[in-house]
Amino acid sequence: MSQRDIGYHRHMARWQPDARGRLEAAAFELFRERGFEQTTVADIAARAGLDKRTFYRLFGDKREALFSGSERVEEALVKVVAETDAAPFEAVVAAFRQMAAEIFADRRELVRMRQSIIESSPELQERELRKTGALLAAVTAALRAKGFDETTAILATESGGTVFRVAYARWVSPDSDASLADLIAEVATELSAITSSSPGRR
Amino acid sequence: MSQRDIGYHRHMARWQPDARGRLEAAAFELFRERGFEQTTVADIAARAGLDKRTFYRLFGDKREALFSGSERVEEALVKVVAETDAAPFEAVVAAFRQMAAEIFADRRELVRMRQSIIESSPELQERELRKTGALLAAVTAALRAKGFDETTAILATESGGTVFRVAYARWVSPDSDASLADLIAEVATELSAITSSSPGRR
DNA sequence: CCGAGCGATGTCACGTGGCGACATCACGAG
DNA sequence: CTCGTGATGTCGCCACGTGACATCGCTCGG
Repeated sequence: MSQRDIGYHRHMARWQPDARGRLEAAAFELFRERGFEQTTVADIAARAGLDKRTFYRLFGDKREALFSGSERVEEALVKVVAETDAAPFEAVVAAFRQMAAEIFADRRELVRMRQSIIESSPELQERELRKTGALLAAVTAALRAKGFDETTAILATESGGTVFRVAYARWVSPDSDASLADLIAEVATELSAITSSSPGRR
Repeated sequence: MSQRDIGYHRHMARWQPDARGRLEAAAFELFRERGFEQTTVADIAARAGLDKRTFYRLFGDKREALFSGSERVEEALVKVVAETDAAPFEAVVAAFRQMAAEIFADRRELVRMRQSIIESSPELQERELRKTGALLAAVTAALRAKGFDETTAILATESGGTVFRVAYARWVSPDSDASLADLIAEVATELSAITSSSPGRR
């Protein structure tokens, strides 16, 4: 048939290439069409020409099909933090700006669709929190590896994460056209202003 | 019989009082004995002398049995934020300190047990993240109601939340005996130091 | 004193998530 | 050609979570 130089399939579709990618794509489509909860794992597998069981061999979870980019994000973040020799908070902010430019910048519309899926399901929101938590833990570890003490590393990481989340929310919102990196820089200075006031107890 | 002025039960146990509390207690015990995933909802209900279906009428979820205190925490937090007239970040920190004194102070051992359960299960960790997220959203709303703009409210809230999480982690750790309120104050000043540095780009 | 109404519970059945065990297929090496 | 290997399909299972319906025991009006 008109199959390229890729896998083989006779009766149905056995050993087509990139099963993972096809499942991710199928999941993404179905989540948008019917919503996350209305989509069955069997549905996803069927659209990808595979079986439910195969899905679970490639993803730990139904939710995981939506969160496959996180390894790359983590790598990018850790790389910058490890290579930058600035104060911890500044290093984390720089890492987020760099990562935003590398990975998010030219996928704005895709990211918006993905985010709208996530916001439609509490289960997916939970999973996103867990994923970003893991990301931040990796950043904290990278900071610790540079000699900073635990508390400093955590506080810098969490603050940087807060900055990113706020900037990201703005960037994703439909009425924004600034670049994510710029938004991050803006929010970072706003944060500094807020947390550095005098002991103003009345 | 020797039943007090409380409910009735004939064949088994129909209409005993405080079904919710009994289910929470049963869940807590079983999670400690067998672990969260090894415990079945039917097990919990059985230990409480109830049926699986009743559990689901009182809790949305198997996980929810562990997270029932959050309404009280939210109330306490919002109350202080609404009544305090300090800068936003300081107000949030004050709210956490007050809440810690009111609710956590005299339950340290209980909190430690609960936390060890949560840390043993990714599912429970996800749920905890979601719960604290909801808490923080309420605090943000309270700040907004006082006239602060959205970004300021979010940044102050998230920063306060970060401070609390770090202080809480220290307080729960077995080798600490300082009060939670004091730890929060300490961490808050550490955070101010970290996020307020000069634009130190090399 | 009794029957109607009611609220909390139990019972049953079902779809789905997720997983272990085993069968099956296509390939590549010998 | 045969055999092994890795990716897949098939089957069966248990637990989660929910809708529909039955039941219990109280409370209140008659």
